[in-house]
Amino acid sequence: MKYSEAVEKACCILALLAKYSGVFTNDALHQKLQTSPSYLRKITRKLVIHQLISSAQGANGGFELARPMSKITLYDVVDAIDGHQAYFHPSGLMEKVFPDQTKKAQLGSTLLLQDFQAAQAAAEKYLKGVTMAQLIHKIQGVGK
Amino acid sequence: MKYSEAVEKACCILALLAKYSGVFTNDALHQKLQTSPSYLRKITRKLVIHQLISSAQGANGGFELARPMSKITLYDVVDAIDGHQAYFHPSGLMEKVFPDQTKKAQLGSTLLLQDFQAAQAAAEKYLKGVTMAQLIHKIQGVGK
DNA sequence: GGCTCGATACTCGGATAGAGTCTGTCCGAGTTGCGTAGG
DNA sequence: CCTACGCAACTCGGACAGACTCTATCCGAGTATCGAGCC
Repeated sequence: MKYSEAVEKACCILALLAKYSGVFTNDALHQKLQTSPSYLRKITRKLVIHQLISSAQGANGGFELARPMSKITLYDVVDAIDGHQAYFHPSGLMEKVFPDQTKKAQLGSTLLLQDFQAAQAAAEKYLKGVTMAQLIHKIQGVGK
Repeated sequence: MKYSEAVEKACCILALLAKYSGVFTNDALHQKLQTSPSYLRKITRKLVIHQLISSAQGANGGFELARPMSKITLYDVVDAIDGHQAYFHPSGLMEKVFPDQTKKAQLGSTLLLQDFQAAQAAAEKYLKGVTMAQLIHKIQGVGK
């Protein structure tokens, strides 16, 4: 139960784009972050699909922030990389525990799911409340 | 980013033990839940290690609830199965974004970690608030 | 009758596959910008 | 001078391989209970 390491890479990519507020080619990102360019491309592509960054093809192309960092939350990044799937996928096994009453059984799985969904919602609510801009601002503020 | 399916199985095992409030052998659990006995044993062992259930060896042995269901939360189950690891493992990549100031860089990774830890804490706080007894009670209450 | 030994049933613990996912690599296709050559 | 072509740089998109985790299986070792046999 942990987030993909690509989430951290994605945060750093966004931070980098925000810091220099310009167009970065995939190779430039690679040189800055010292990460494999091939895998970097996979991550940037996901960010492009979810419209956190925009890409320009051809010469002088590259990646750019699609919207200001104040409009990008940590949840957006996780969602783009991990694909906002449910933490818990019930298989209906609880029906086997209460085989006598189908209604009970179905609600058994459902109730279990509801609680896990609520827990997931609590975590995501927090992540939705943190913007990348806040994060960068906190980092920048320390050095001064 | 999802919990192991073993979490659901563990919940069902506990529910089964609570419903009949007796000693269940591994084979009995297998017959009730229609799950592979081999894998079931791996799950029960984790539950034994974390003292959610107790095991008795030899003849007439088996598994039993180690403490009442009102003292077992969903978090306990997740913790026993998943091993309470952190959702987010920073690799210090943020240092590459702010290479000019080491202090900034270190805090970059730290701040990111803090936010994810807070999100995780929010989810776990919820799971800690739900006891298995509440869950079973809700299921039982529906059928009546 | 009491003690001991062995058989039985069960858990314990680890070794071992198979499947699926995550991480990382590679290559061909498509697109844009620029420079150059031809009219 | 203007247009058209071709080259170069870059992204797009998917195919592919390696590593790791999750799921699942199997087997030998250890242990408690019970019963039978022996003193």
